[in-house]
Amino acid sequence: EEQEPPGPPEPCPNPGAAQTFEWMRVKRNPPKTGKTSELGLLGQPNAIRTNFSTKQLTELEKEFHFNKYLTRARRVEIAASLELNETQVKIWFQNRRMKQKKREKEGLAPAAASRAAK
Amino acid sequence: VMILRSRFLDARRKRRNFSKQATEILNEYFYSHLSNPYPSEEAKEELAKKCSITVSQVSNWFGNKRIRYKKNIGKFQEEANLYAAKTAVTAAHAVAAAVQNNQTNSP
DNA sequence: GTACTATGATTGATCGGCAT
DNA sequence: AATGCCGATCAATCATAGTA
Repeated sequence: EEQEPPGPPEPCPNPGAAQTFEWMRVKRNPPKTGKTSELGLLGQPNAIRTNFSTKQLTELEKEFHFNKYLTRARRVEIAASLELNETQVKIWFQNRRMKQKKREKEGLAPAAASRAAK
Repeated sequence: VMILRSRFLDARRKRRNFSKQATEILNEYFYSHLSNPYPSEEAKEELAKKCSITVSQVSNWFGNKRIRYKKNIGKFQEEANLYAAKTAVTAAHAVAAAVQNNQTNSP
């Protein structure tokens, strides 16, 4: 149950002072995308999570229904027509595929679970 | 409001809190693996079964727990000590049983 | 009923690993 | 060497449940 191969210092329980492990210090780099703006000033643009509009999501969803994967050419078109960069479109499709997979998986478990209840 | 709840038709989020015992099991795992609270796929499946929730929900729970824990470690200190003590008792019982077993075997 | 906090779910984007 | 995809995770946010 407890695996700590590379665990040097930490044999004694410390009731009262939970230490800070590495996972607690992990910090993600800010998004490189999103540059909204022409705002001159400094280089760092927004670097904040982009909020896709309903229209953009609708179009992306429509395209996804047509093709689960994008070709470079199609990606360029979509990105241009939706005011997004190619990376955002690429990432959206990637996340969308994962979402699809997750739903398919969860969509079958319930049925099996009810049968298992015998 | 133009920023309309774009996600309006999100009939999805009809959240229900997990049972107290399910939360108990998840917290037990989390605090007993505080140095690396990343359950493997197999561990998630086992936890999901014990808690009567889906594997995705287990993943969501750990994802939220990790982020919220490190965001404010102090706020969880009490909870951490609580579970630390609980697992300590469990470990003590295991040791006691082992000793007992050892004595009756090879003196 | 109202104001605030706790918590499950969603999602754009990042990280590490592997394939092309 | 560069680029795409996958699987897992992060981090911010949404919307609701629970509590005061």
